Amino acid sequence: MANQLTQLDHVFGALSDATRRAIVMRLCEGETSVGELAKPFDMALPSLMKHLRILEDSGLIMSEKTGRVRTCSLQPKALGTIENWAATQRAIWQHRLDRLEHYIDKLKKQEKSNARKRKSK
Amino acid sequence: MANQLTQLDHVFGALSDATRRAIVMRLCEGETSVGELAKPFDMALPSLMKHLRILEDSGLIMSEKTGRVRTCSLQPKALGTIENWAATQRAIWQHRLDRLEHYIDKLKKQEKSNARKRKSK
DNA sequence: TAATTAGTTATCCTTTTGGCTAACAGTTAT
DNA sequence: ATAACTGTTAGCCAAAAGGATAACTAATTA
Repeated sequence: MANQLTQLDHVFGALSDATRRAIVMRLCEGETSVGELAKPFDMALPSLMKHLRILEDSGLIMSEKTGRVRTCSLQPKALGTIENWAATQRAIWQHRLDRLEHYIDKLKKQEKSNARKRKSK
Repeated sequence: MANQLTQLDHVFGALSDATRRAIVMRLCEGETSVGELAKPFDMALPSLMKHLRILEDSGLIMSEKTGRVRTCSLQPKALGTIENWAATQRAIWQHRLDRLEHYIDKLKKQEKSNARKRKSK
């Protein structure tokens, strides 16, 4: 596959998994330790750790270890990345629709003026 | 893995691939045939078809076949799905920050009033 | 210092993903 | 009627994803 993944790939990829979205949603409410984060999931710790790693690589979360406990927190800038992307695409699409509408309007006006011409003939 | 995937899973999953994002971006500019859509990609047609299938299953695009050509178009509502999700998470996070700020403010005021008390002692 | 806690690393296994080629089917042009 | 065009199906394959267990390290607590 593509070897050079973009930031967007990472972020979208990270969020394509329900477990990881749940982690992000949890972290929206405040920072937490790895163990605390793991509790709601029916999953072995190392498996959850993988998800954390993926989330951290994507830039969606960050973490810091003090003593033996690692505290994870949200990096909300990355959420902005995808919001921006989606909004941009919609904007382009909207713009296209507007042009289309404008074009159809023009056609309608021509139709009307043609009708007048026909009447006055 | 999880057997019951949500709409969000599908949409995020669909967009986690650069090829599929490129297809979506292309379709933002207007509807196109499968062949036309395939041209820019260095990829066999059947491979591209798989991507189209995934995008269509996710609800991001739709398509209709007339004669021998299938025309694909964007279903922008699905883009809204992810915008909404990201915006919601950010809102929750923002709200949490606001509470935190409010709390810190309160602490500062207490600190001041304590300072006054200490002076007047 | 011994036991417990919190996280980490290494390895393995199964399913899914993303790509390919070859063969087929329906439509349109010659 | 044939040939060319536009998708589509089927089947193959390698690599990546998501999960598990076992064994280990470092920090606390008893």
